Amino acid sequence: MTTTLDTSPSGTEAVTLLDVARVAGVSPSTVSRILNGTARVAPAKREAVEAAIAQLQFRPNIFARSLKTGITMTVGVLTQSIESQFYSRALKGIEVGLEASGHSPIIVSGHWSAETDLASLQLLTSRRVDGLIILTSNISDADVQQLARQQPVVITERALEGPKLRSLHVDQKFGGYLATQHLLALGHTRIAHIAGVENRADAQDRYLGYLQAHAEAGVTPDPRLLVRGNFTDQGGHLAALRLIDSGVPFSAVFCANDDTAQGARLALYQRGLRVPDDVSLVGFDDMPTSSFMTPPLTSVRQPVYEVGLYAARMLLDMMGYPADAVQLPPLELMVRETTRKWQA
Amino acid sequence: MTTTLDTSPSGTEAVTLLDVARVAGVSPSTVSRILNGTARVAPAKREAVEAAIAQLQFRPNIFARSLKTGITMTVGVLTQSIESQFYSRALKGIEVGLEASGHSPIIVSGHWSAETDLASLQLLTSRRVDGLIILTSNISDADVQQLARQQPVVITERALEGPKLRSLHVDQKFGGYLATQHLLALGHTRIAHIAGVENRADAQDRYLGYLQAHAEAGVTPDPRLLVRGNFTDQGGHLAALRLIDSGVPFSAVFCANDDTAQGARLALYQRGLRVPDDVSLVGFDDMPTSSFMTPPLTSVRQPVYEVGLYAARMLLDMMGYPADAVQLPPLELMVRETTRKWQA
DNA sequence: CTGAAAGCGCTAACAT
DNA sequence: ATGTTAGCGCTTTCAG
Repeated sequence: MTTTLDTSPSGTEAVTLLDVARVAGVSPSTVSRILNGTARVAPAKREAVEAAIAQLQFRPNIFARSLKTGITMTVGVLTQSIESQFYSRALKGIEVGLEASGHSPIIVSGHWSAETDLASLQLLTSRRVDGLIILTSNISDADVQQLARQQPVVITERALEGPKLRSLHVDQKFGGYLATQHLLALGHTRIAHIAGVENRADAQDRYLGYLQAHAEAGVTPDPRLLVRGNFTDQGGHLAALRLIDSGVPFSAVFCANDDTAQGARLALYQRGLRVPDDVSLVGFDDMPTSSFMTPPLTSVRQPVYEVGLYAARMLLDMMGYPADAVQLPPLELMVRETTRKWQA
Repeated sequence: MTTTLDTSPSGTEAVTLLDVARVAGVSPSTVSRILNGTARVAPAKREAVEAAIAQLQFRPNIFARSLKTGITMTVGVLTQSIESQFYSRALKGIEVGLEASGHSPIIVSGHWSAETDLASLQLLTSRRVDGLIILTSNISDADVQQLARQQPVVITERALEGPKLRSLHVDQKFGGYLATQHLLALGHTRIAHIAGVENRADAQDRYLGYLQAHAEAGVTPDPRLLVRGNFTDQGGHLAALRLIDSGVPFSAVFCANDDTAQGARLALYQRGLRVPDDVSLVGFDDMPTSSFMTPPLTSVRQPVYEVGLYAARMLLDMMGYPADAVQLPPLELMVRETTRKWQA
């Protein structure tokens, strides 16, 4: 099937539903009914209308419709940073999840700041979106709850529920546990951690998992092995440099995310430390490019795309397009080539 | 300054301009005039209206406005793939470029196919966007021209002009030239090229630059050194493997983009070839993460973000928000650590 | 400088 | 099953 752009005479717009009604010899309501499937109409009229629509190349004005119905067929999405692979994968999931329903996402990016996040959200609500998806923002629970009074919202990475509020959470602590436990099992006992952004729950949880794995294995992590990163390659690079240059010995690094791991990997290289021969490295997120790192990165796979997809579904569900309940796939450790057995 | 979400009684929406007029004791038209700065009004009334707006927390219904004015305050953006770092950077530029004007981008992604691109575009126009930005799509020039009759469009990576049509082009061939010339200058004579997607002008142009540099240097490239990639890390990986395993000798690889280079770098590693000791590697695009590759990648910097930014400005300009004419920064070779002198 | 009034294009009672 | 009609919330002549 070949789609073509109409080769209509020119940009002479403005054919309305009324025109269609006139040409088809029916009333406007009939046209409307056919358009929306609101009621049954006689086959003959239906055909006439469809012919008229085709002939006139009529396309309903969704603004007029929205004005009347109050439904905008848009959902707002707040993302932390449209530039990060992580969020754009989630965005993709949202796009796909929304596809069938005919809703369009309108995406704004906050900038890791509560102030601008709130402003972005305000832009979205001023556009009267039918629903809101908030990807891990900095705004307060109270504000989220407030927002959820105006329209359904789904938010990730925190547990918040309400009549028009759902949340989607994956167990970050478990991920941190998985990563660290893997390293421990390989015989590492001096495992450094490059943490994520301070005060972010996901960053904190991953660290907690690191602690838990240690506790279970009965090894006490050296506190000097904990350095702060910020979820970026740059931050990871700096942190790893600091760590190496501190002289505190370690044989493995668990990074708060893959970007951090990539930065750390470069730092190791620059200081002449081989991966995985001298140091084992594990990341978090398992971004698509991580399997193409050199060497391919061992990482905790997070179902980012699915989070987006399911967030969209949950939202649609609240908006009255019932969807099956969904279960997020669990976190999973993807063992690749940056980790190896250690004997001191 | 602290922004707060209103703590209004509840989700009792629906305060209209009429309510404001009533409370302020003026006519609706006066309120409208103040909202839009359409005419001068007496200071007293202005204050009364502003007070009423604040008190009622009035927010104009943009759908009603759009219905009346025909202006939707949205611009459509068609991107090839929202997941690629390349496009999301451009998207970011667009977002920033649009910011001040109050227009919101609505983004759809095509999928590297003419069919779906066209469908996505149709979604956009059915939303009656005020303008369109097309990032390098597969749709035909004729269709683009057709589209430009309905609303202003700016398109990247091809030269197309018209009353409501502008294009933004960066000289890809020159980029290919730059990369190859650098390698030649280092003494390499057996330079492989992992090309981009077939039939894409940018991929072709980069290859043409490769050829031109060779011609100028008086060296004839071995045709067996040209292998096809597809702009992805996976494609680059496969192509490089094929190249290495073919046994045809080479000392350098120019990759059609950074993703390809990342894949190639992994292949080299897997075959025991060191970068840059045994093989020099250069990429194209200079994505932010490329400077964190191990080792940091030499790459042709393309002003992707600026392309987005300027595209937005050009569009706004056509839409009647005059902007300064803009000049794209030129391509630039970022020499890092994957390239090195060669003596056979 | 300000108000009255007429719609923008569509949907949804309410009739028939 | 289909038509009539009254708006949705805003902007914008047109008077005054």
